[in-house]
Amino acid sequence: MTPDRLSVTLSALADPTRRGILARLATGEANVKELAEPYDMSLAAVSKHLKVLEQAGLISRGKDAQFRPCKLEAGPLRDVDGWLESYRRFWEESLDQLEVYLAELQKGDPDGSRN
Amino acid sequence: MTPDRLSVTLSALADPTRRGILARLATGEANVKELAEPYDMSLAAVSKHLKVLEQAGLISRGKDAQFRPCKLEAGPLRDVDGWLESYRRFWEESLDQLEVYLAELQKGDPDGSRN
DNA sequence: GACGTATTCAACCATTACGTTATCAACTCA
DNA sequence: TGAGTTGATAACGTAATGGTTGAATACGTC
Repeated sequence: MTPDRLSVTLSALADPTRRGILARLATGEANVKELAEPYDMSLAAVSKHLKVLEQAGLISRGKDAQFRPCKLEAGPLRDVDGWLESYRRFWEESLDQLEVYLAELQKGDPDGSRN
Repeated sequence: MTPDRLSVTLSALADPTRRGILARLATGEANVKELAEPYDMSLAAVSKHLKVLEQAGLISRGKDAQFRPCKLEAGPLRDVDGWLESYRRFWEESLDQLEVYLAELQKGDPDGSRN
């Protein structure tokens, strides 16, 4: 079965090398050799990571002589953000709870019995 | 090498069954059999998915007789949201660009030559 | 054309992921 | 105690992942 877009995006992101590459690309375009420089692995391995990122739509690649400049494409990240949206309340809620608690403390009502 | 937390979280999320389970748990606690019901796979398979989610800290499990109620834990999701933060500008920026473009269109300046 | 640089591809290997079935363990209740 | 239910574990097959090395391709330059 062909996996859904979100699964493809998330599994592309579930690798620290690939996230590192994206972080580097967030500062501007770069070619394969530049992207590979920080990593202790072969160029071929980095090339494979780039292929994964490209197939997930997280990067696009241009062509400049024998260089293949890579560019960040944020679309799939926005999709992840959209998916997260439905869960955001879970941690925002508990933050609110904490705020309420702290406010009560400050009022000298540590058991939060009001409400 | 033991993988970093964020990688563990993202690869746990990179499976539609597991995301489906989280979506179900967003509506309240449920036991394993209930969680397995929508899926065309063995209970053992679902049990494995739950183990992955638990090890990623995305769910916790209680104990009630022979039932093992599962509960959503949003902490790791908040971490993902935090990671996304550094990239948010990429799609918010391009949305701004679009807004500028549309505004120019409305003013009868389709080539956006002002600026 | 030959050389150097950048990048990909092919073949291979080890490990992990995801499903199966069969078995085991814990608990409830008649 | 014994049966039924819930859930986890073990052993297994198969496919995917992430790395390697070595050869191939594409381009610019001497």
